[in-house]
Amino acid sequence: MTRDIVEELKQNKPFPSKGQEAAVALLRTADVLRRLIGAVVEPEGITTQQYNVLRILRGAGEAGLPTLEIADRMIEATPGITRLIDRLETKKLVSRERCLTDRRQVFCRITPGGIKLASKLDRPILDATDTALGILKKNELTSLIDLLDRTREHSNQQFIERRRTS
Amino acid sequence: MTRDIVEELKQNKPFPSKGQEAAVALLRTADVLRRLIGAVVEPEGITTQQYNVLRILRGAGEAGLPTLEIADRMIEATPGITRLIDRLETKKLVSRERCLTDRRQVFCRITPGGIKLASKLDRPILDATDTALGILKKNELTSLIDLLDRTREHSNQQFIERRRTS
DNA sequence: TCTTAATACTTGACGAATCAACTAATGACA
DNA sequence: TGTCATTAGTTGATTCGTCAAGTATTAAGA
Repeated sequence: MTRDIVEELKQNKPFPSKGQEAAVALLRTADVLRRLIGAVVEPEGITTQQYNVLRILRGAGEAGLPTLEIADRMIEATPGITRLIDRLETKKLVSRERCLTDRRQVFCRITPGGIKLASKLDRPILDATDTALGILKKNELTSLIDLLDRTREHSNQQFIERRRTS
Repeated sequence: MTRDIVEELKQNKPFPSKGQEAAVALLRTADVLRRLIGAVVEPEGITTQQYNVLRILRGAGEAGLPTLEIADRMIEATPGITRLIDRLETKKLVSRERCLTDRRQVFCRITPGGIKLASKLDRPILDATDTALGILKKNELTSLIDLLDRTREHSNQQFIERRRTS
C-alpha cells in the first residue's frame, strides 16, 4: 500500500509531465532526508550545514582550506558561508587565520573539539543514511546514484546557462 | 569511533557506504533543482514556498483550505506556515477567513491575482523541470520516481520512529 | 455539566539565509 | 610603474525559518 506522490499531495489534477512528477519526488525525498539528518546533528547544537563544514575541514587536514573553497565543496550552496563559519568559530569548532602569501585568503581549520564532535556524529549519520536508503537493493542504489548524478550535471548546466542569459 | 570509518577517511575514500553516497547525491541534486525553480519564480517576487502554496490553493478551488491542511501538502515541511501565508496575504495573492462552523480554523483561498501569477509561472516551471529532468529517458524517469518514492516512504517512517523514541 | 484534553492556529524571540554593496589584496598589462 | 579588472572575503539590511509558548475553540470523558 505504498502511497504514491499524487495521493500524498492530494492534488485534484495529476502531474502535467513525468519530469515534473520526478522533480517533486526529488524535492520531497530530499526534504525528508534533510530533516532526518538534522535530527541527528541537532542534539549536538549544530546544523546540517555546520556539520558539513566540519566534515569538509576534517577531510582537508592540517592545511585547512580558504573560506570560499569550503563554500564550493558544500552539499548545498551557501552564500552566507562567512557567518556560518563565524558561528563555528564562536563554538571553537574551527579556527581562522589569514594567509601570509595571499593576504586576501582566510584559511579555516578544524579544531580538536571540532574533530571530536564530527567523529561523534560519524556513526549516527552513517546509520541514519544507510537505514534511510537501506530499503533499496545494492544495484538499485547504484542506479539511483547514476540517475541523480546525470540529472544534477544537466540541471547545473541549465542553471548556469540561465544566469548567463539574464 | 569505529575503525573502518577512520581507515576509509585515511584512504581518502569519499563515501563510507553506497547509502551515504546516494544520500549526498540526492541532497546535491535537489539543491540544484531548488535553485533552478527559485530562479524562475524569483523575478515575480515570490519564493518557491510561496509558489507552492499558490498551486495548492489553486488546486483546492473556491472552497479554499484550512491553514494546517496547506502545511500538510507542502513539498517541503514548513513550520512557519502562518507567516508564509501572511506574506501572500500582504501581496493580495491569497485571502483568509475564519471558518464559521469551526472557529478555530482559518480558511485560505487564492485570489484572482494569485491565480494569474500562478498561471503565468506554469509554463516556465514546466519547462524548467522538464528540461532539468529531460536528460533521462522515459523509463529512467519512471524508475527514478519509483526509487525516490520508496526511499521517501521508508525514510519518513524512520523519521517518525526517531521522534517518537526521543 | 464540568473538567480536561486536543485542535488550530498565532505570536515572540532568535537564529539563519539572501542580496547587494563594500574593502582589501592581487594579477594583468600597457 | 600605474591603472584597471579580478579575486577573496566581509558587512548591512532585510527577509525567512524555527522553536517554544501562548490563545481560542472544540471535543471527549467522568
